[in-house]
Formats: sequence, C-alpha cells, structure tokens
Amino acid sequence: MTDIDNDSREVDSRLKSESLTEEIPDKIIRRLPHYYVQLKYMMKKDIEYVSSEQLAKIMGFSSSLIRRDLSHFGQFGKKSYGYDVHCLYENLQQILGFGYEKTMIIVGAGFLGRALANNKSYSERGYILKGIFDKDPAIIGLEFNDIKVMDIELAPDFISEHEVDVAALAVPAESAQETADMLVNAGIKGIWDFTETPVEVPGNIILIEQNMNDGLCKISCKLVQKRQSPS
Amino acid sequence: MTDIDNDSREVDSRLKSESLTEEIPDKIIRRLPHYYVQLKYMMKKDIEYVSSEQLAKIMGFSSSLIRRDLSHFGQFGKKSYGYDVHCLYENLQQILGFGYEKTMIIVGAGFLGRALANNKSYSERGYILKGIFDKDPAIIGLEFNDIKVMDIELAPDFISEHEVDVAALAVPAESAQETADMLVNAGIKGIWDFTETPVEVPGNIILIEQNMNDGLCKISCKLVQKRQSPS
DNA sequence: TAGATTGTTAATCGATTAACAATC
DNA sequence: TAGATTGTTAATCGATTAACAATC
Repeated sequence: MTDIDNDSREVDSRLKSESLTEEIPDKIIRRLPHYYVQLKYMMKKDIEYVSSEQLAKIMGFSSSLIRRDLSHFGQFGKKSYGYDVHCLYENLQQILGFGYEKTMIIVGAGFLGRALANNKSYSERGYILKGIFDKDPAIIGLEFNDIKVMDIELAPDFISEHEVDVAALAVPAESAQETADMLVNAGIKGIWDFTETPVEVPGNIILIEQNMNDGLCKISCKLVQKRQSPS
Repeated sequence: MTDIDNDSREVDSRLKSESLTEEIPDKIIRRLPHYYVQLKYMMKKDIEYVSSEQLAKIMGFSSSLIRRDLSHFGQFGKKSYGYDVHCLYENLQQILGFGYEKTMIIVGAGFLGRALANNKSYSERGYILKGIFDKDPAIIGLEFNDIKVMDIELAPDFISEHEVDVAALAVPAESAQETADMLVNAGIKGIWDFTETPVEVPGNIILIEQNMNDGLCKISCKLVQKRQSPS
C-alpha cells in the first residue's frame, strides 16, 4: 500500500499553502465541485482561458462570487486573460482531494446500497470501493458491481485492516445509530449518511447527512405554497 | 378524485394567513421537517408542551432561532409554558403541505429508482406514488413495491391524465435534460432530480437538486484537510 | 497604448444571536 | 406574586455584491 500522504505530487506554487489546511467555509466547498465539473467540460473543448464573467454566465453565480471563491485558495487568474482552465482544474482537484486515494465501504445492501455500489463516479473522485456489508443472510454473498456482499459482523475487522476512510450508511433508520457507533468504534473517519434519522458521532468524525426526504419535504412545501398563491 | 384545494380542513387561527402563500426563506424550510420529526416523537411520548430551550438542546439550534423560525408562521407559543406540541405539529404539517394529496412518479427504474420505489415515507408526507417508468424493455413490466414499470413513452400521457405533481428523476446523466424537458412539457410541477448533471427547467417549475455526489466531494475535501492539518 | 479582467476592499444584504419587555 | 418563556427588536455575524486600483 502506498503512503499517499507522502505522495510527491507537484503542488502549484500559486496555491496558498494554508488553503489545504485552513478550514474552508462550507458555502464555498459546496460550489467547488461545480466549478470543477465546468472546468472539465472546458478542458475537453480545449478552452485555455476562462474569465470569471464567462463562468458566471454558465453557472448562474455572480462573477464577484467566483473571483472571491477562487481567491480563497490563491491567485490563479491572469489579469486581462482570465483563469488558466487546466491550472485551475488541477488545483481544484487538489483542494477537493480527488488526487488522494480514499477507501470506502457501503453498509446496507438494499436497493439504495446497490445503487451506491453501481455509482460510476467514485474513482474519478479518488474513492476506491472496498466492500459492501449487510446483515441479511439472503443478501450476503450476492455480488454488485463485482463486489460480494459480506456479513456486517465482519465490518469492524475489515475497517481496521483496510484502514477504510469512509462508509456510506444505507441501513434502515432503526439500526442507523447502532451501525454508526460500530463504524466509529472500528475507526472510520467519515460517514456518508443516507438514513432518515440524524445520527450522532464524535466531533472528529466527518458526517455528511444525505437525508433524501428533506428534498421531498421541500417540494411539498413549495408545491402547496404555489397552489395557494394566486400567481 | 377529490378536489383537495377545497378541502375544508380546519386551519388554526394562530396560523398567519400570509404564511401559506408568502415565500418562506429556504433556510427556514430546511429546518421545518426537523422540527416536525421532533414534535412527532414528543407526541408519541405524550409530551404536551415544549419550550424553545428544550427543543434547542435536542436539535442543536439556538432557542432564539427556533422562536424566530416559528414566529414566522404565527404565534403558537404560550408564554411561560412553551409550545403546544400537538398544535405546533398540526400547523407544521399544514405549512409543509403534508396534509395535501400530491401525486408522484419515478422516472428511471435502476437501483436508485427501485430504492425510491420502496421508500416508506411518501404517504406520511402526503405523496402518492402513481407510476414508475423506464425505457429499457428488460425492465419494463417488472414490479417494485407492487407497481409495474411502464414504458417511458407512456409517461407524457400518464402525467397529464393523472395530473402528476412531482417526478423523481433517476435516469442516467446523459438523458437527464431530455427527460426533464419531456416531464415539463407534459405538465409536471416539480422535479426531484437525482442525476449528476444540473438540469434546466422554466422558472415556474419546482426543482430540487438531490445530487448525491456533492456529498462525496465534501467528504473528500474535509478528509484531505484533516490529513494535512496536524491536529 | 487601450481594453480587459483580476484580486481585494468597502458596501450591502441576509441570517443568526442576544437581549428584553410583555405576559402567562 | 415570582418565575418562566414567548415574540420581537436591536446587535452581531457572515456571506454576497459592487466597485475599483493594479496590471497583463
């Protein structure tokens, strides 16, 4: 196993050294992948430079916001030219951590877990799916995306042995907390939580709540508002 | 079919009349379902009153924020007692629109679409799942949650006939925009978008982007920051 | 050079928190 | 009455936008 922390990847000198360690505001982090995707498109089209104004038009943010977001990490633009697409892409990749190998498992192999197993974008973002776990004997042993579902009892040892970074939590709400506790005790560093109940984890664990029903609630709320307003 | 707009449900007099039509800030909408869930727990435990301070402790918001959020819709509290759990629950249900019947379809019956088909929380939030669509002949005709997958060619007629409100979009990224266009043309009112590419819809269509990979990016970013900071 | 566009500072906007008078 | 807790106003905080000097 390579020690990826010592990976001697060349870091752009324009990248502020603090910017990889200093806490980045969540609001900015959320926009970064979108910049990243746009820049990838542009690279494919062999566009060399892009101005904040052009990006603004495409992405629906203000050019001011884009300049401010990017300046948070360093000075990547050339005055009167705009931003070097390739350079910015590489640096965003660095900031987003896609260049670092991260290991991942899926816990819960219902339809949602299976959907996650078939997600194509892990490798592109530096994730390696190492295992899938479930407690249902009828599901253990099945294969999804060439990975055999293992007994969840084996998860703790698997996590510490493989130094698993992230677990996608796709178990029923009832066992969400208990499973999260198990993951944390086994040394997981981040939990990508798809369960309906918000789980509690220690402060040093990265927790992303991906509760899908919040979206459903939001639509309902907006739909009803619309029905009742005369517009 | 009942005309649910004329449903003569009793609306609490404490509920500000504007609050159902006036635009609610997104930030508040996002917190409402969480209040709702907590209040449901409390009703089960036969708790009659709860103070903003108690709610704050449970939910991790400040009591100030909770009072402010709730006061946006009316005056539901009793000074020195706190909030009437049942009354607040009913009103939140009203505001969130769970009491109104909303029809829904799922477009795309891959693993993700199937996971959505088996979601248990639709009815609780007033949604009725009317159909599932796919274009793959090998999938058309299969049943998930007792609903047969139909040919996507039939979707436009189905949507207008059944006056479908919301479509969960779970097709591959390549056909996301084209499918969204079809849905909009057929008269859909809201799209719950699970695809990787952001889709464009007219301004009068409610669009909720449920891009799951954003979560993956966020974890990656935070994970790498943590690795590099000496903490 | 003239025009374009950055990076940054100041101004604005919006959301959260603190404080407190009103009152149950 | 004394204590508790709301609803709301003022203060603070943070994020976005506008503006512009610097400069390619």
